[in-house]
Amino acid sequence: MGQRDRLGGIYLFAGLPEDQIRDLSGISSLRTFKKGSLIFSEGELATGFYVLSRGKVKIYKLSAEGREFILHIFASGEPFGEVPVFTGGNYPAYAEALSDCEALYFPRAEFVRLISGNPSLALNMLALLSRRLKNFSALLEDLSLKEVPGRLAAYLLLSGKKNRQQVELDVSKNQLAGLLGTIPETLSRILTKLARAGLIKQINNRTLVILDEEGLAELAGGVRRLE
Amino acid sequence: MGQRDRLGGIYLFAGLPEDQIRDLSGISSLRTFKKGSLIFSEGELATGFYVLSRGKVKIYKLSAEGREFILHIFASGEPFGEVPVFTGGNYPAYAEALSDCEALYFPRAEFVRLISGNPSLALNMLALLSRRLKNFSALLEDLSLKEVPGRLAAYLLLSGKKNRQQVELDVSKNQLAGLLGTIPETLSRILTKLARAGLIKQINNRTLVILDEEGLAELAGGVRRLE
DNA sequence: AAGGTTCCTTGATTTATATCAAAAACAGCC
DNA sequence: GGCTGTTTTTGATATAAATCAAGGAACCTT
Repeated sequence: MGQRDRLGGIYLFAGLPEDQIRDLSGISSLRTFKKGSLIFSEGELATGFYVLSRGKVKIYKLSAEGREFILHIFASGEPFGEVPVFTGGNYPAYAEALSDCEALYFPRAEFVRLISGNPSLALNMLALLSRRLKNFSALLEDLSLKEVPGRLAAYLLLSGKKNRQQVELDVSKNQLAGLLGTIPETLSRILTKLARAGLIKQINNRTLVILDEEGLAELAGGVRRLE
Repeated sequence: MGQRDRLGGIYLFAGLPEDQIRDLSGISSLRTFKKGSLIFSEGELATGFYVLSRGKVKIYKLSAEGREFILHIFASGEPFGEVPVFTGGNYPAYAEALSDCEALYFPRAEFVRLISGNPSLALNMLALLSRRLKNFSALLEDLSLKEVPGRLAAYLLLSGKKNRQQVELDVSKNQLAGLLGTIPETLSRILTKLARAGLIKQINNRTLVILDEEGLAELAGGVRRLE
């Protein structure tokens, strides 16, 4: 499969005419990353951004003591590392391949040139950044106003929406802890509490079943508390 | 002063040719808000965004129990409420006037039309949203990986940069607590500790002096801890 | 299937911060 | 300049979550 074909299903490029897809394809190049490899580091000078075409990528920050907080986990079709394209300067976080990955790389200068002559692309990019901002405000809200059980409940409800109550975690519990702004021990304890309260049932390390959607929603909304 | 004149010093409109400034002026209207009044609510349908020309505005979220977390405090010249312009839908947070305010209002549809025919404006907007994202990642990092003293130290250093060690808080300590993701009591205690440790000296409710910039930086970086 | 490695869970303890309550300091205002 | 309401501070206590430590389960490799 060539670059051209990879551009088809990407939200950022939706609705663009054929010739502009061709231009985009022309400036991009394919890069591959082995599972566990670092794609870029916080503070590193950014010369372009990526659109993931295969695999999963984790965007995260590190504390002074080495604890990590995961800002986002991206799946196929999603752009990442786009912030410094428009602010200039450095990547604001780390990016690591969670599995073997394949991504299209767009060099900054060329992409900005394309976007300047292309209002639809600009609007798509504006929509993308706005959605990210909305996401981040929700995350900030959760972190500062909810406790861990609430955040976990919200996450489970979101993941359960698709597969009717059966939740297949798309990250390890260790990763999930980082995503919820806590540590594995705490996550484990709270999952046990949720199970004891009859809200969920743990099947194995990666799957669980939602038994009481109502109850989880109350937890997520801060109406109810555990125990 | 007319709308035209108000558009001059605004970063979002920097570098735009005269005729486009005229267009922007043409679609905007001036709105005023009394201190303490609500400009928009979370979840409210957004029909446009604002550029603040006088006063201060607080953007915040509310928890189920009524605790508030301040995402941002905007001063004159800064746009706010722009996220739903591009995602469609609702404002993701509350906006309240912290003082008597004056703001230019830009209706969504007209603004999107202008931006479509105007690459420079689009790029300025992209830069603005990207800067916001960068900001939010830093905030998320602080909230999940630093404790309150570290966040406070970082805030003080930032505020002190301008006025050489003399920090004139631009918000009340109550607001500052909300901005740091904590509550007034905790903030007060930590300020006292900072003073006892010889890092700062409190002058009055709104001003303090930084005595040991090094020490604050160590706190902010997570190298040092209080007590 | 055995071994090793990673991942997950459980327990005991500590710590940072929230909560509740009340006093003290400050700021605006007639 | 003294009064009133708001903001800030201080104290005692409660609690969520981190830390330290270790045991168990799951997973992968050869």
